[in-house]
Amino acid sequence: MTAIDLEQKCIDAGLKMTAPRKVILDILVHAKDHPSVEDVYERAKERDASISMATVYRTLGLLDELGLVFRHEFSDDQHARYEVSSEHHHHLIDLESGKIVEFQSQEIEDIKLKIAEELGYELVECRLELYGKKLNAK
Amino acid sequence: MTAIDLEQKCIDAGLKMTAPRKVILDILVHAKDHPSVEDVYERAKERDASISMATVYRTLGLLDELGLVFRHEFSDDQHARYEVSSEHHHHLIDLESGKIVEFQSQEIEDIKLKIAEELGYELVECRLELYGKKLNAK
DNA sequence: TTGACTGCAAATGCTTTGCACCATT
DNA sequence: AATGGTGCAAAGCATTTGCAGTCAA
Repeated sequence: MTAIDLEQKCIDAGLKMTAPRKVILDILVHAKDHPSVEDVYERAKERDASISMATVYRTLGLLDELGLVFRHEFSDDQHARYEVSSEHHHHLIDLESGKIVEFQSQEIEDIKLKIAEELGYELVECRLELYGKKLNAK
Repeated sequence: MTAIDLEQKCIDAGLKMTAPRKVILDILVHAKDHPSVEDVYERAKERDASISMATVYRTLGLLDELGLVFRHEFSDDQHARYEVSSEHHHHLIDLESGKIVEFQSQEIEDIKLKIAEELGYELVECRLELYGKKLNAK
């Protein structure tokens, strides 16, 4: 997903494409990590010092509502972390370094659907996070 | 697990068994839901009006550190929710009623261990939450 | 006795909001 | 022109903490 794609989705959703939003969208699309609101704010200020924290919060909130970003709250730290919605995946958090590894698993997808159905529910969403320590770290 | 069991675990861990703690432990053991700090506080006040919110926070924090309770942060609401640690299980949250259904699955346990190992990690902890809507609600 | 525990109130820290001004459409 | 967006500062809220008094061991 490019920044242009994301901008278009926002426009389609009825949002005005302002300068602060363009900066924030670009930061999100290019982030290789899972930045916190504070992180996004710091990066945004480098490009436009006038951008305020409030705008970052409001923009991330809107994007989350629209489903264009995912908001994570890893039990690791206190801060919410964001990433642009793309292919469905889950996270493994390295308890020592805080590093986040993404993974997918068709097996998990199948089982969670099955479990929800067995319980009498239609699965709408799901959160799976693994927390671990690196093996034979040498 | 009875309140006595839990009290003993706290004593073994070196905690002093005070009146406020006894009340809180009893509330947790008998809770059939997943009470928030506020919930525990409200229930505690019914038995001893002098118990303070700070003590509830401190006690739940200690119990969490000792691994005697689990702290959950469902994406549903803002409040942390607690439950006494017992058999390992996961949760399905009813998006409409907020009801929480517990479930276990050996398949999930096997797969998550396998995934962690494949990624080069020793699994220490894991969070799996399903969010759904009740099927054919009639 | 004494270190741990408690209630209280103040302090924190992340997030939200009211408001007046400004920019996109 | 109209509506939605922005920065700023103040307000909110869940949670934490300093402190002096209290209590379990």
